[in-house]
Amino acid sequence: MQRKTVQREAIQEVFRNSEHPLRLEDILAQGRLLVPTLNRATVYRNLKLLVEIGWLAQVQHPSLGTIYERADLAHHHHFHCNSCDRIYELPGCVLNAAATPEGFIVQEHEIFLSGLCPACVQPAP
Amino acid sequence: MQRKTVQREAIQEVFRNSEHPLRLEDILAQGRLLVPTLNRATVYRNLKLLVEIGWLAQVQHPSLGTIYERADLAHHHHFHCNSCDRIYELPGCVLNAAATPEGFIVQEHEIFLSGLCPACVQPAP
DNA sequence: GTCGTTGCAAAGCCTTTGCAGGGAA
DNA sequence: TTCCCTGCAAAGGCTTTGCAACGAC
Repeated sequence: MQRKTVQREAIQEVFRNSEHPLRLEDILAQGRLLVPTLNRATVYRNLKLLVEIGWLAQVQHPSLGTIYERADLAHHHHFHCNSCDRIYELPGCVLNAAATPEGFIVQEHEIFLSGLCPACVQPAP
Repeated sequence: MQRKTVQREAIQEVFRNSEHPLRLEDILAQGRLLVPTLNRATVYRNLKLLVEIGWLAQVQHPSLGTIYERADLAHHHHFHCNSCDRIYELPGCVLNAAATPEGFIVQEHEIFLSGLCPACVQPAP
């Protein structure tokens, strides 16, 4: 059976406090604020476990590499701002299901958008 | 200036003969049929060069890792069949531009679909 | 006391890089 | 002859794994 450890608690706390998907380095850095001895391998092992039990989702982002986020989020996709480098989670889905080719059955899909976010479109104040 | 080498010729030939995006191992294996001494590092260097001059496009696929394809293809996306593992290039675009969130300017996008291809949907003959 | 977990170090992939020899122009 | 390119080997990221000590239950 699975045991409760301060390390795993810390990692989960990091995700509870985050609005954005996180990369390993972010999780490690923020986790160490809670558990200073937190080890990289421990984080990897716990991320894997949390993904397996369905608490986290692992996403392979084309420009950011592997990112992790809470699995209980509503369906959404990621927008990467080319200017400020932030990742936004866009609610809903921009997939045009009606335009998917005939004969194919789509079971999963992944959409990544990048460009400029509203903050970066505005002229500097 | 850039010189003509049998290695680079071979790599390009592999792409000319291929209908699908290729992974490094595929390129290496097929390239070695043409130039048996072809080295992995050479392939990496030439892929990088061919991407830089715009002859190839490099795509980060969520489940297949890095794949390469001719850059002169019309806009399309990739469909990965979960049953036969083939990669299809779907012409056109299933992005619903009208549904992209207000205020964001989309400059690039990447869409990956996976599921069952027509061949795998048909009952076995 | 048991056995899941951790930290550390080593090892595994994939990709890049340094270097000396080789070949295109 | 010049100097770009190749093959080889070493090194660099990121991630996984073996192992002994630790600690939750």
